[in-house]
Amino acid sequence: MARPREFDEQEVLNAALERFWAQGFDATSMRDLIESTGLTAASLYNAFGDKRALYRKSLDHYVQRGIRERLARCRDLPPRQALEAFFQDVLCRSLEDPQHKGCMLVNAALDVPPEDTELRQTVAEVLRGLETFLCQTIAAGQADGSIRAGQPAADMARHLLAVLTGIRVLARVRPEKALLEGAVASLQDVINP
Amino acid sequence: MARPREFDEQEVLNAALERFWAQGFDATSMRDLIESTGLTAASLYNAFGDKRALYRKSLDHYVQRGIRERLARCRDLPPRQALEAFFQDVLCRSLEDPQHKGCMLVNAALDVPPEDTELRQTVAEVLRGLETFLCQTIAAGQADGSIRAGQPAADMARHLLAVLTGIRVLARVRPEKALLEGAVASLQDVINP
DNA sequence: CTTATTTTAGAACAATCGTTATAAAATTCG
DNA sequence: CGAATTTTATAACGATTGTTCTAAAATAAG
Repeated sequence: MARPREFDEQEVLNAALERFWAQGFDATSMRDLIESTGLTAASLYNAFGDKRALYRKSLDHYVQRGIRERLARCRDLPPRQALEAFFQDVLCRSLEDPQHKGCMLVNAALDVPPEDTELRQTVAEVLRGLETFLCQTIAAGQADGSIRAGQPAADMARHLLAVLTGIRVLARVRPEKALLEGAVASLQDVINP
Repeated sequence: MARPREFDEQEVLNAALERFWAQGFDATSMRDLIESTGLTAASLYNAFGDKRALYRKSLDHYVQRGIRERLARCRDLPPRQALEAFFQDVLCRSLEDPQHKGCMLVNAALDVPPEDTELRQTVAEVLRGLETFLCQTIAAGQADGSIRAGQPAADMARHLLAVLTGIRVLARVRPEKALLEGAVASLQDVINP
């Protein structure tokens, strides 16, 4: 019927994602996105809608690529190792981050304007997903004795979620090895049986 | 010599702070600040410099009023109570926050453009101040036996700093009592002797 | 080939951005 | 009072914002 697209939707989303990730929503202009994606304003609007919609789709893409897949990989490990691998991974990502972009999801949590309920719900849901992953892993570890059972798994998961989030924020301003490793080292007292 | 100012510098800073706090740097326009402070563009530029300078002074004002004074109040308590009061306070502030503004310092950590080294250093230094407060308090508690000595005080302080930061971020997107209280509840396993 | 439909390219839009120029109003010192 | 000086108020500046319009290019179906 009509002329086919010259671009790959996923690649464009990746390019937009990278720019939003590095600069945040407000600081990224439509012209930045045009430059990064290589296509024109009309094409962007035609394919993705307005700026906010493009941001949302970029964030979804990031969550899928950068979080969901990682969780899936951890689920194959025994609970204790899953937790350790997970936090080791957070450490690596935070330290090998020359631009100090941090985690796009955590950035989004503060980047979102308070009145944008929809986007906030999206971020909240992903965080809830992380929390239930942690909770299930902890509960499994408590069942097999590899993780301390002094506290309810739900509370421990919330604690770990806070540590995870905090590290991602701290790393943006103070990307110091000692700081980040110290923050997770004391986790031993929480999870050791 | 000349006409005196019609405004109180501190009050203006408070008004600007409130706006920056609620909306962030980028999303706050000079016209917003004119509206909130009640004075004109020329007066603002004359008294405080450009927008970034005004933001920095607002943040300094916030740190002085909202953090330094609180730390000073905690220093008078015995170490264990100081920590508990501190985190209880964080919980209160996060839950009694109808606008979900969070902590302006934490917001600033992600709000700051990555190239603005100066402002980033400022934020980093305040965070370092928090860390040394926590570290000294923990060390004192370890000395008098009220706080567990299993981990070095420095690492525990880093852990607590991450929890603190994380809570402030989580509260903006998920201001749920159970989540925030659960995150601090598991701190017992870290600090209990 | 023609027609229909969609994507392109690039200019153009009004609105808003941070900032400054201009001149009137207000005060202290001589 | 008059001179000097600073703060006010208002309007305006060019630049950039997100978004859309116009027309040319390109393909699939008839």
